[in-house]
Amino acid sequence: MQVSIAGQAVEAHAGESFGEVLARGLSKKKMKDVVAVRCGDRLLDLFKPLEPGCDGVEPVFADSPAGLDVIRHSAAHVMAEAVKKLFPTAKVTIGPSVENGFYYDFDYERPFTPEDLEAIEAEMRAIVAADHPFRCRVASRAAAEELFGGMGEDYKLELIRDLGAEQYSLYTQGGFTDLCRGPHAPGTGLLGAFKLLSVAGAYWRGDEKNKMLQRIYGTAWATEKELKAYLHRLEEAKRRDHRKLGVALDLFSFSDEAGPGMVIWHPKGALVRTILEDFERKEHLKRGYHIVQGPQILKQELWEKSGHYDNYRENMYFTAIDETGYGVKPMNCLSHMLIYKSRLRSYRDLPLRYFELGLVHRHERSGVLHGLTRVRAFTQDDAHLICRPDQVQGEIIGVIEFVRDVMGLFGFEYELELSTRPEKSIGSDADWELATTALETALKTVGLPYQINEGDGAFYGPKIDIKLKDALDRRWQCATIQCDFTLPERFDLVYTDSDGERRRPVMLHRVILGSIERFLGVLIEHFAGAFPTWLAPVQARVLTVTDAHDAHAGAVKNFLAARGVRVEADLRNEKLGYKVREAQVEKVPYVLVVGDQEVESGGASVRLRGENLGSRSLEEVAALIAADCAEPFKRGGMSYRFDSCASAV
RNA sequence: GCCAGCGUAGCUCAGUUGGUAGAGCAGCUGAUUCGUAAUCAGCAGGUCCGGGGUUCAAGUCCCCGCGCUGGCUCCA
Repeated sequence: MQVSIAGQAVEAHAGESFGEVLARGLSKKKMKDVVAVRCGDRLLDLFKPLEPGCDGVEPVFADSPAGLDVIRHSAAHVMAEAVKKLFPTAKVTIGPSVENGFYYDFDYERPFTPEDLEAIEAEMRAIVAADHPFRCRVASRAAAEELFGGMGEDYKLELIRDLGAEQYSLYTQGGFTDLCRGPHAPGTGLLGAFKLLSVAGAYWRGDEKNKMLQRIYGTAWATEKELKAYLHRLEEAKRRDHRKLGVALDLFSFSDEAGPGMVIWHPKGALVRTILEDFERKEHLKRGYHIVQGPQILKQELWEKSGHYDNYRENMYFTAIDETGYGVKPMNCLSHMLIYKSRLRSYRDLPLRYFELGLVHRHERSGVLHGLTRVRAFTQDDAHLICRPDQVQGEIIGVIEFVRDVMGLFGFEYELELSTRPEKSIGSDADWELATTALETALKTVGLPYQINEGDGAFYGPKIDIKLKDALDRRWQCATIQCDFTLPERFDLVYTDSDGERRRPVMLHRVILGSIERFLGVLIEHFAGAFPTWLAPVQARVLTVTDAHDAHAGAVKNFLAARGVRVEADLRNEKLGYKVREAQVEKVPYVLVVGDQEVESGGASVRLRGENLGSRSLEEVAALIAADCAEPFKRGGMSYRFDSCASAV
């Protein structure tokens, strides 16, 4: 019979494996990098015998996404083998591949130590060096139960019981056999580029009611070079850590005395925030939003009415005033609804877009707090769009375009995800259908690619999540657009339609940056602390060579400040090199040196982020900075007025 | 909240088998007047996270809190 390999016809004989056939169509060198084969949409082992139905076969190379998956999964098996060898009483559970690597969960009587990890890794290297082949066999349910039961592998028995199938595939390499769907690499010798990273706790089957297991994480790549690159990326992420940079750049701090998850903004950080918030206010007004503001605490009764008291109570802070219960707001929607209800609304009034930079408090579980990206008090750039059903789609398009513009401004790539109805949800089928269609049609209209997350919507409506990708290709959930069927119902929101009938409006919750805190945390890491000039707390610093130049430095500072530049002067009696270094470390974009020559010429010597641009007139410097500030806005077709938050003259 | 690790000066970190706390940077004072990433000297700086315990003696060992870090679960 004939098999097509990557479009090329190759003769195959009955009983041959995929690998054997493939070897005739590929060079020896290429063949070494093949870890599995793709047949249709199935991935199969190289060592499996050719299947009659498979007449078109594609090799899966180690460095392809699917190939990496196979390598990582196989590495997990090798790790389990090593652990069982070193710690025979450890019980194995599951061990899949994940983004960038793999893990395996074990149940063992004592915690694994870093020394254990080293020993496990060394054992793994020995297994890799021995290059044991992976083999697969199919066992009946009874045989599988007998095998794992005999080994005391209770977790595997539970998996078999829950899967409830009649047959199970078992993969063996060396002396280790695991219940597994496969496929696997042809041999352990292919798994050279790996490293174990950490041990962490993880609940059996992800349920916190279950026993906590020990999860060992590792990373694995097709080549040593890629492994190095990944480890380097981890280092780079550490270097950019916003928690470190926040202290180094004096932007913000956390204090035990204030409480965990409570950000304290220092002058420079608060200034960056303010600039960002000013930008948001302007953009929202431009797009037809109304800026509103509600109180920080609202009566408990109101939270009961909204359903937050029943569904979100554990995450809320409560207080009492004159024996009346109050809840600190975890969301901004309630006062926005009260504004809507403050008078009768006509169909002509809609859509109404209420925007609030709303400070919310959420009592997040202590273990989830993380720098600025997960806090207990944060400000959302929150808006609620209340509109007629026929306006939903247009509103969603408007929001997606808003997100697109803002992400472009910061140079973020992003991914869109549409989340549909979850099992536990409220609202009629018709409502869900309408809203989900509106979201999807809007996505199609804007023409951006998106993924569908089946069943991942909120219980009160479908949503679009936007995940931005930062400079290190990490994904962050920031913007989200959510349809809501409950609140208009519960608060009996209505408008009078053109025919005089009272109708129910649709409500959309949406954020663009998500939370100012998280977004700034992401921005700090994205830019490694070096904010674009329009956002930099200090845009320019004037440095004197000696105190003979103080007067000119003052003049330079005043000249720029009067033109809206956030500028300061460093007149300290220090060597120029020292002051340059300090400005550079503090990521001040423009360093303006003044010495005898500049006093003479009346200008300044410009150093932009480490690059010496030479001597310029003050007009040139001001124009340079202004253009630098406006550049990201121009790129996205947005306007920028260069006078936001200038320093005092 | 759960599992594990960690907590020493503003920051980064030393601190032997338990014997009474140290460096660099930053700060202050003085000298130095200097051209694009660190001038020199001196001074000051500590509830060794908090509270109990063991001990003649605890930064060090034990227990209980609190906080942080990495995960799990949850999420902007």
